[in-house]
Amino acid sequence: MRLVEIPAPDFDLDKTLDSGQVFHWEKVGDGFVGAIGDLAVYVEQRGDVLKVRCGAMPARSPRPPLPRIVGRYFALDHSLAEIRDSFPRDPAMNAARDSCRGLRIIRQPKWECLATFICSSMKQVAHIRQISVALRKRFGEQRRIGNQLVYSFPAAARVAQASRKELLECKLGYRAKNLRATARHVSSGQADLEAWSTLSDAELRKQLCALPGVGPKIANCVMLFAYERLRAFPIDVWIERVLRQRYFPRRKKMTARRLREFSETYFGENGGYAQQYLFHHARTGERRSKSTSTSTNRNKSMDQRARGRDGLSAALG
DNA sequence: CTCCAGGGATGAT
DNA sequence: ATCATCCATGGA
Repeated sequence: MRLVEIPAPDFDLDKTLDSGQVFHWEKVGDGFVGAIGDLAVYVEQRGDVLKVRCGAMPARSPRPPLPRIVGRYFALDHSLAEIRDSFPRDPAMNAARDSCRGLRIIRQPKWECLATFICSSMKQVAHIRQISVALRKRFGEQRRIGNQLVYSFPAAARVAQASRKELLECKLGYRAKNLRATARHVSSGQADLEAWSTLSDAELRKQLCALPGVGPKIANCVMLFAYERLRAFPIDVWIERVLRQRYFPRRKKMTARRLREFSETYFGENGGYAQQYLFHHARTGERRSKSTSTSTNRNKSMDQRARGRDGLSAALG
């Protein structure tokens, strides 16, 4: 089958798909298969080029050509050089900037992103993957690409009519209730996710947080990954750890509130990108050091040395 | 403000 | 094989 080539300079597909923003892509051969909306897609990277193909489409309303769809989804139009340049200059950020070259914040469909992040609460990445795939397999539409099967994310109306038992079988636990309640809000039109695109950041956050199962962290994820609000700075335990260790090493009582205020101003107009880079850098660094060391004490002492070296908190007040 | 629910992958032993 | 750890939201 023919592969379409798309120029993709300054892009790293592996990092982008492994950075905790999207959970359903699966490694196959030299690339990944997944769904962009209801289109099944295979994508692999060869240097500065993406090679892609899509599954057969049911005859339906006309859609843009594949390179447009893929380029938009992976945000190949974001000017990464400018974004990197807008990050603050400090040791933690500099390290993250260097190690995450080519990582992009992608543009996900709104309902799919919202629903997936409701499922993410209190879960780790491996878990979220399973839930996301289970929901797709059970309620989504099956598409074939090559000899792979991929599943689109089910519409809100479909999730709204799922039984509690069905959702529990997708390992949602107590999230089932929230997901179904939010699905009802969305499918009834009471929550109009598309119309919210025109709201200010503050208004959008308020609307999202009013949905069951959505608090500030998940609202910021959805703003960043589905609404292209590149300032939004989700604070999860990883980022909180990074902020405390690298930016406020000697401040014992930095409240969550102060951390939030700091992150909203210090990282600037592309704070969400900065967050994603810090997050991915911390996670991959941790994975590496865990797999290459047998002692957890070694990691602790490294952290302590890093804290001692970093004199940023005094400068930042 | 604090405490807790809830559960499966993951890493440590 | 067992045991501890990870995690966001919402409600008491």
